[in-house]
Amino acid sequence: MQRLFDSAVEVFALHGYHNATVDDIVARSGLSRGTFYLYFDSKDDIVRALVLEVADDMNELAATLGPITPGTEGYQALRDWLARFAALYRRHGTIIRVWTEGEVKGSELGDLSRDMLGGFVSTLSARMTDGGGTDIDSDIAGLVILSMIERLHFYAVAGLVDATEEELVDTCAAIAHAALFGPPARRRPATARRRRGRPVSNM
Amino acid sequence: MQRLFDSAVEVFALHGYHNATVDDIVARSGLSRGTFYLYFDSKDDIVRALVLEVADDMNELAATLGPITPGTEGYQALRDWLARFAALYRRHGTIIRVWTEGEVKGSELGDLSRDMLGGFVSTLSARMTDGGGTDIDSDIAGLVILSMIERLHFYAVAGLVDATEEELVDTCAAIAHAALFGPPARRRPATARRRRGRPVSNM
Amino acid sequence: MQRLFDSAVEVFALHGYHNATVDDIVARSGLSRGTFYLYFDSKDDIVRALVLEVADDMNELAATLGPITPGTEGYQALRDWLARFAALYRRHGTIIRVWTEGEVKGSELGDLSRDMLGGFVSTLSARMTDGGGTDIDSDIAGLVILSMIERLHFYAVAGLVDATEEELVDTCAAIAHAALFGPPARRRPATARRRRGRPVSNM
Amino acid sequence: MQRLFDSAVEVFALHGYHNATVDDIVARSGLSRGTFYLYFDSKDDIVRALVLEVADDMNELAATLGPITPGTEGYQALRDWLARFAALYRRHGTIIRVWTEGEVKGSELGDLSRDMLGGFVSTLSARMTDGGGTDIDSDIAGLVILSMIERLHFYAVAGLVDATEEELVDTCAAIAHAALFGPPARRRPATARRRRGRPVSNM
DNA sequence: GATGAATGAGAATTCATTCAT
DNA sequence: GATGAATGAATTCTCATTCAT
Repeated sequence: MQRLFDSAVEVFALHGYHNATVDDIVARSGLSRGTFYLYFDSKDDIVRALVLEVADDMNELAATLGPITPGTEGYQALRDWLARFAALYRRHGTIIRVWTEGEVKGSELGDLSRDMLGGFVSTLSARMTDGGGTDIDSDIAGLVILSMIERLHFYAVAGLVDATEEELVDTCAAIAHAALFGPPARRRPATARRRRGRPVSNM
Repeated sequence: MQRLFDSAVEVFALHGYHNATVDDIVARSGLSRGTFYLYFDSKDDIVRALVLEVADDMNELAATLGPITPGTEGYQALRDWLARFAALYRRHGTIIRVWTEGEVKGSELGDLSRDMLGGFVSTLSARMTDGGGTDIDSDIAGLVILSMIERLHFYAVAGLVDATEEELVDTCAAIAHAALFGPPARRRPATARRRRGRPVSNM
Repeated sequence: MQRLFDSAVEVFALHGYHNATVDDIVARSGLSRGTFYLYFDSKDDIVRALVLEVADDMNELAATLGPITPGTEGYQALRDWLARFAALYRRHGTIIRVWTEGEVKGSELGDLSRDMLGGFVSTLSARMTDGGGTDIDSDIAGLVILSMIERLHFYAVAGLVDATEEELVDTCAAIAHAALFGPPARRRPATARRRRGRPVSNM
Repeated sequence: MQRLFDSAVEVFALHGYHNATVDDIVARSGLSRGTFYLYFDSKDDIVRALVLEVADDMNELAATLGPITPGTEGYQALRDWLARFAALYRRHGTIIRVWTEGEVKGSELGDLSRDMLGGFVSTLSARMTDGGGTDIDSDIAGLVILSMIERLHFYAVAGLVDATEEELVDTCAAIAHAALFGPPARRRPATARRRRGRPVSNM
């Protein structure tokens, strides 16, 4: 069953959720079609399961974000958290995208995942105002953070952005922190031209 | 043919690109299946055409963004531009999402649309540094703007964010401007709890 | 209308009757779909017209075949007639094949063309026995002649046989004459390895 | 899968390759559309498979033809071989015709089947000269034999020739043998008017 | 627990034919 | 006489799902 989960994640990452077929999944898992339906009611069902799992991980992660404070250590804390987010995205990006897009036919998924997304975003937002840096509407602020890093990673994986993962994380942190407390007096930009680390990839 | 374009946009918005069928499109247009294939080679072909059209509009719009400067008028200029972006997104959100996701089977679209996306993002990025507000890597900065407003509107349309379009635009402008020049001394937040204008919808 | 006939012949030769579309024909003719149906009731109708025309030509040709006699002049007469047959086939091979295959849906064609084919074959057969060379059943003998030269040309056009038209005609004549009167004492074979004339083609 | 093969052969014989539909095949087989595509990629694919199978049979058969010698026993050997050919044609005529016509859309078939046809014809040709009866160009001679019996049976099946299978085989053998060694002194023709055996049919 | 042959509803696509202008 | 936009029935093909073994 774990083999089916793993294969599904890989296949979704490879072809996208909509283009992936049950056949692709079972072929990669080495199991049979029949076995797939032994564990899952439908194609949607396995996505649902994957999404809930990932949403759990995401919410757990959200809970570890403390109030975002001004100054270097505030910046660093934010950056570290974003790095953990990035790691999660790198492994589960496709599912996260299915989750955030919500374009699955069976609408139950839509509702449940929507709720979890709302929870995640609220947690994020709360931490942003907790630090006193802004009075921007919290839900929207949380969404902005989510969107920023989610999309950035998506484009990085797609090859549109030529940056290492560290660079992406630095940039996200810089932008978010600057939005709350203003740009630093004279910080060297995180994203120099030459790549210094491992490039972003989800495979 | 315009009728087919219009119907396609509506159907894609309604069901999403992947769940929409050629039958849905022709049924809504009042034309026949045969007529559809008179003008388009395939389902993918009409998306390709729509994406290119929208990408053109987007690039045209990008060209109208001046350098982003500090102070109230800089903020206002940015805000106005984002409002125009938002209007475009409201009408063509689904297509824009197909464009940015690039999950269409025929891969030609992928390459061409990827290039246009790159151009769009570059233009955006250039304007951000032109105003002197940042030395953040430009490509990434442009993507952040795109992602922020695209996602925000997506979630608004999906009903996850309870905000009017003006509120969304204000928030985006505030975050982007603050990221470049720091938060304003004491600006009243644009996005109070109660909605005051027309809620966001693309239908 | 002649333009439509010509285009049809060309298109049928190019794609074969079954794969040819009305669109192909009108595109090549420079006329419109509507005009096609002004002159012909259906796709089958134009084939029917073409077949009848060609069948007429073939029967006319059959009538010019005299009794096949032994000796050199008998051989020469047969050879000349086969050369005329070959010329006809070169121009109308595709239609002749449609005619002889009779695989057109509307069965009327089948019946009419079948009758004409019967007439053609009978004429041929009669000439073979007239010369006194055989008492082989006439209908079958006529068919053999028809098949021999028709197929040989077909394969030549298809590139399976590497021979000039003269070589094909010589070989057909030699085989047919030998079948009736026995092989010549010592005739040099008609089909040496090197090609000496224009290769067979129907375009 | 064998059921699909069988049904396909029957349907092709009944309607001809071009007019046969996948639905016809599955309806006759008692299986479903889906099952068809489980075993074959397309309609063309099953023809390809059938053609290759039949071409194999044909080449195997070709290998059993010994040198054609003069005299009664030479004639008899040829006649026996042609009878086996005829039996094969009776079962697989439609496929053989598809094979020799080569009018299938997917062009791969064209090349492969062309090669096999070439091999078949060469074998045939070699046997004709081996017996010393002729110095006619071998490839052409082989084609003539193939064409003769193929067409004769085709017309017999189509009802154009009123002859039993034995009569057809006798006539073919007589013509071919006479072409090589001259007509017999006084042989009673095999094909009298009244039919004495089972008429030709492929159903 | 596991299999994989079989299914069939549904989607995409083709093309001969019509008809208002 | 001529057009070509529009049609829709017929066909190919896909894939999630079932079920007997």
